[in-house]
Amino acid sequence: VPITIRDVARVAGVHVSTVSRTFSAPQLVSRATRDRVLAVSEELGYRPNRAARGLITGRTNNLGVIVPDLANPFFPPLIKEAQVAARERDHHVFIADTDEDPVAEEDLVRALAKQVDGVLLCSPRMTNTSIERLCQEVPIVVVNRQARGLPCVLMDVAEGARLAVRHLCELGHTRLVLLAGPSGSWTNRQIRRAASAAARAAGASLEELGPHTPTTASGEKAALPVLETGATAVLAYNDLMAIGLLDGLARHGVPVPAGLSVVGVDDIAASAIAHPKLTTVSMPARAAGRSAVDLLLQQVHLLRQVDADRAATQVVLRTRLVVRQSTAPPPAAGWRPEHPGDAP
Amino acid sequence: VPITIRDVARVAGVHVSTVSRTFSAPQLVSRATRDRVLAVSEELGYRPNRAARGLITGRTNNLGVIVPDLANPFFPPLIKEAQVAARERDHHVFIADTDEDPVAEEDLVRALAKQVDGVLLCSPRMTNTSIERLCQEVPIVVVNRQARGLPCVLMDVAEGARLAVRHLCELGHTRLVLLAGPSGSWTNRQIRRAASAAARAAGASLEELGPHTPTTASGEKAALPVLETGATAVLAYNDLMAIGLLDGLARHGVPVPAGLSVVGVDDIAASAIAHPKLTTVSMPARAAGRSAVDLLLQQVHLLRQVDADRAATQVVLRTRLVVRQSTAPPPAAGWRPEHPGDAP
DNA sequence: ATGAAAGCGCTAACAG
DNA sequence: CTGTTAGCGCTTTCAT
Repeated sequence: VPITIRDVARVAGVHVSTVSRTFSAPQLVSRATRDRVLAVSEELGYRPNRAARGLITGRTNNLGVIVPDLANPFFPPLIKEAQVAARERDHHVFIADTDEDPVAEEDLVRALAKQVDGVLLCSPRMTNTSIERLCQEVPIVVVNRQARGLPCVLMDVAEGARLAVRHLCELGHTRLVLLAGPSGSWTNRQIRRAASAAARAAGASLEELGPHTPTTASGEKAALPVLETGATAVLAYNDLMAIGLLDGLARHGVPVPAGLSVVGVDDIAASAIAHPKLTTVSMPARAAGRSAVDLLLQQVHLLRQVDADRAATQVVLRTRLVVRQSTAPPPAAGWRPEHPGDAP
Repeated sequence: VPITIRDVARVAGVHVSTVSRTFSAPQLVSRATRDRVLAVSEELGYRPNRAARGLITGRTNNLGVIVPDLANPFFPPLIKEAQVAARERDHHVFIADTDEDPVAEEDLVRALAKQVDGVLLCSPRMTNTSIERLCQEVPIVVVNRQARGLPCVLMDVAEGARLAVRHLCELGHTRLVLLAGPSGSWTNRQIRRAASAAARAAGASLEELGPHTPTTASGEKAALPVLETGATAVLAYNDLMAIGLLDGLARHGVPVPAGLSVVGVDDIAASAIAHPKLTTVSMPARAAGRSAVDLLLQQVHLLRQVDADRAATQVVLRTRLVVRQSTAPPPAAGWRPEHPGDAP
């Protein structure tokens, strides 16, 4: 039996609107009545129904976060930080995973839309037209992509890719391969562009393999194709693929970094305990989660106030290269893995 | 400008209740009007407001899932499967992470309670009294814990622990150590009880170290204490700790499995690519997610029907031991790591 | 400072 | 089959 505002009012001997005020505008009610109402509420176990409140105020104090794959360890830290940022501003966060399905995604956002004040969208694969449809129904902030006019949080992965390629070239590598991620991904495009420019500038070649789904499985399967290119260093779209590649290379008897250098992108927790520990471009996922919430809440409030302009609409976060143990100078000329392809 | 049922009614030239019926009981409206209403809705971009509907029906068609730590890779597969199971039954899933804070947790559930039809609670650390308070406000299914009368989904980790210990003893180990997890955890209690019984039965000793927070960091820090026990095999509360331990042991120059055998619990994805690949008790996380949703939906519907009895109230899922490369016979008697504690 | 009344978007009897 | 009438739990004018 859910207790409503009316039960409280009756027991406390006041009108419902007084009870309402006690919770949503306490300064408008006298200390005496307020205390009484609070006491009764406590005693009865009254909990305001946020949905009902939202119906009338138009605000739910909930935020939605949409990710393509919860099982990708890149997202949880971002989500968690978004959650604490939201909580600091008295908002709750509903997370939803789209299972990499851009179609389900649009419906999901819509289903969420009416129950949240805004949506934080991490969805590299959703089409721009989908997003433009959606942002008419609910305030949206996108992460790591750009859509016309939409506020976004970007991580400067181009800079990271540049640093990675430069690092590799300084070690003496001249033949690089890029293990590409999903073709629609903004991050993938950034990496590709920056990496090939940096390679060109350093006089190195950069061959591209892909696209791939960004999982350890694709990384592992890519081991042989990578070896066949004859390159001495690999830049992978993300750490998951890089770690899978490490595994595949080990299976083929190729030592990393002695036989081949590998660098990833993201700096997920697993990278620091991979074998060898992975050199990678560190992405500020937590900062991104927090910035995205800031931007989103800013948007939400602008709808209520009327000064819609002069609001940050794009935040770009710095990335950096974390050099660990998966990169080294290329093997001496003529070196070849002893028995490439020997193992299962 | 949100389109309401009233806008549609006006344009379609029908009464609001007809529009309402078109969406919630289509068979009650003639094909002709239904088509017209649908067309107008489409044209206007009308989206039913689920919150408003929920206010009156008492059902939101949303489910909540609460986990202590999204960044623990054990949970995402469970959540994802829960999500697809829910979606098959026309429900959406809101996920929330409590950041291992049992206090925030109770409030979180309450905040969620009014916006969902039921909550799937994975919270080893919440107190039973909290849970008993909560389950009066919203239907709850708990995972991997037992609370009086509450439906639950359990994974038979006791059986897994038994198999693990037996495996170790058959390899010849006689001195085992249990790297315990959080003290309040049901899973931890199950493992402890089953492991020590199995050890006793096999004539082996089992020393316990802990409690620990279930992270790679605690696993890593536990390396030295583990070595100091003089045991030859370790059973860790979960894979995260086991993998951390692997890392700590490597730092101390102790080879696994030659110098020490390690087995984990959970069988997270990382275990299959750890070095060495981890022997572990495989937990049916996905099955648990699905079963939990089944149970929850069953609960929810029982509230509406009156035959509240004869409903499964406890599902126990089988676990199994996955033997990989982190277990082997103990080192020859008298063997000691050459320079324990040498590395940083 | 408090009460009265209207209404958020929608559904659920009940008529017709 | 469709319209009428209430009202879900709450906030918000507007009076008083």
